[in-house]
Amino acid sequence: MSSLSTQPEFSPRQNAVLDSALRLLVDGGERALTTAGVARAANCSKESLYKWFGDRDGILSAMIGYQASKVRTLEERAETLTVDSLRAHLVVFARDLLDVLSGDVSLALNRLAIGQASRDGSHLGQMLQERGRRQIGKRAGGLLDAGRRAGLLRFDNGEEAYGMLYGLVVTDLHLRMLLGEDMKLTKQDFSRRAERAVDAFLDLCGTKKQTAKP
Amino acid sequence: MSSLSTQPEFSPRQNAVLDSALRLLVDGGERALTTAGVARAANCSKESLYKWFGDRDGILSAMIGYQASKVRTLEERAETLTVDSLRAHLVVFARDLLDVLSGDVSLALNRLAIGQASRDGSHLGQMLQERGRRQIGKRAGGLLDAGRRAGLLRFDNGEEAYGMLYGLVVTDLHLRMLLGEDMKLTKQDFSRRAERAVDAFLDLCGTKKQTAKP
DNA sequence: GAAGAACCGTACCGTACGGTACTCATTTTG
DNA sequence: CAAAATGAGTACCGTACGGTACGGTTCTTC
Repeated sequence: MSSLSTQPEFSPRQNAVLDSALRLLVDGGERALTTAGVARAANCSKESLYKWFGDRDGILSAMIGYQASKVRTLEERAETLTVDSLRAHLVVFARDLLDVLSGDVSLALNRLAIGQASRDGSHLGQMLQERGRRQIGKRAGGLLDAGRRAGLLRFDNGEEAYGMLYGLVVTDLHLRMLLGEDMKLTKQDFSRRAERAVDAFLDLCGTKKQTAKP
Repeated sequence: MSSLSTQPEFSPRQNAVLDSALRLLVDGGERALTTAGVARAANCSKESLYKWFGDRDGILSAMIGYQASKVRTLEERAETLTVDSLRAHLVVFARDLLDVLSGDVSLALNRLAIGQASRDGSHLGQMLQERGRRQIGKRAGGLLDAGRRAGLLRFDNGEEAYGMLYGLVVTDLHLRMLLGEDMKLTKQDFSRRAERAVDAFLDLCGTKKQTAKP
């Protein structure tokens, strides 16, 4: 149905408009994201907005697609894994995951998509799921598979193992951030949180006893 | 600041109005929750709505408070815990947690509060957090503490242990449901999911080896 | 049973937004 | 250079919503 990787995306000018729109959304929430506001912030006319994106929903979809295209996940290179390097990679992944989920733009877009979820044909949630989680989940899946191939991890279902890791890392932090809870204190704790979550995950799915924890 | 347990709540008539409003919210999302719509659905006048609840935000707050008052968590009675009865209690708790989070009203209210999170003085998220999670977290905390006192669980920080349990049970299910993903299939799997999550949690924090898993 | 409060239904007002139409300047194209 | 296209800026329209005011009806209270 969709043209997938070869979709034409948008022109630089249109991307600049989408940047303005994202900025507007981050600063003021969905209520601030009016067509007139986007036009004013981007120094373009409303007519151009409708010509380029069709309607307001088209702008929202384009914003999600544009943002997703900006945060492409870097592919890990294959490497000979040891117990400690696997743990290190997992900690980096967990840390990155927390950073992504707590980012301004990510939170704003998730709030936007969630707000539209109860509408009829709102593919925004699906888009966000497809182009956000699926990407980062693929990165984790690769890492976990590599760990299993190296005999360092043991699990039946890769999806389930990833779910364990995700749950241990994120718990209910994402929801609390989406609800607007102040995370200034918690953010300083992300590294420790990532380490402890990975340690727990290795307790569950690791085959070798890791070096003693403090 | 707040009057806590002895707050006057609302009259039966007003609760009926709030029920209609919740119904409206569940069916049509926030856009359907207009003052005129609530008045029509509840067979009351807009003037009464403003008299009772102040303004639209007052209606939203009242809806959250009312819903929270309906799902009061039942207090577990103290009991001599064994390995198996602790596991059984934890599985029931996990199952209940999944059922609550996947409920229509819960999802609708969470979407509502998340949508308002980017507003200035939106205490809705805080309310939902305070009267929702805190309640169910207290139930889990009691259970975990009892398990520790019985020598069946080992953990330093109760909050952190609860976080582990929550993460293993819920993973990213809540977010996916909030984004509108179809959960017909997943819901049939809640019991198995609860069991496997509790087993993993006991692997992490349990002191005794549980009976063999299939 | 009369006085008064509570309340329903509706009409009304101001505002804000989505979307369209139009004018004029700038750029592109033959 | 002329013609065509592109796009900014603005004005405009219809609609929908939050909030208020008012007339009429039912319920309470003495």
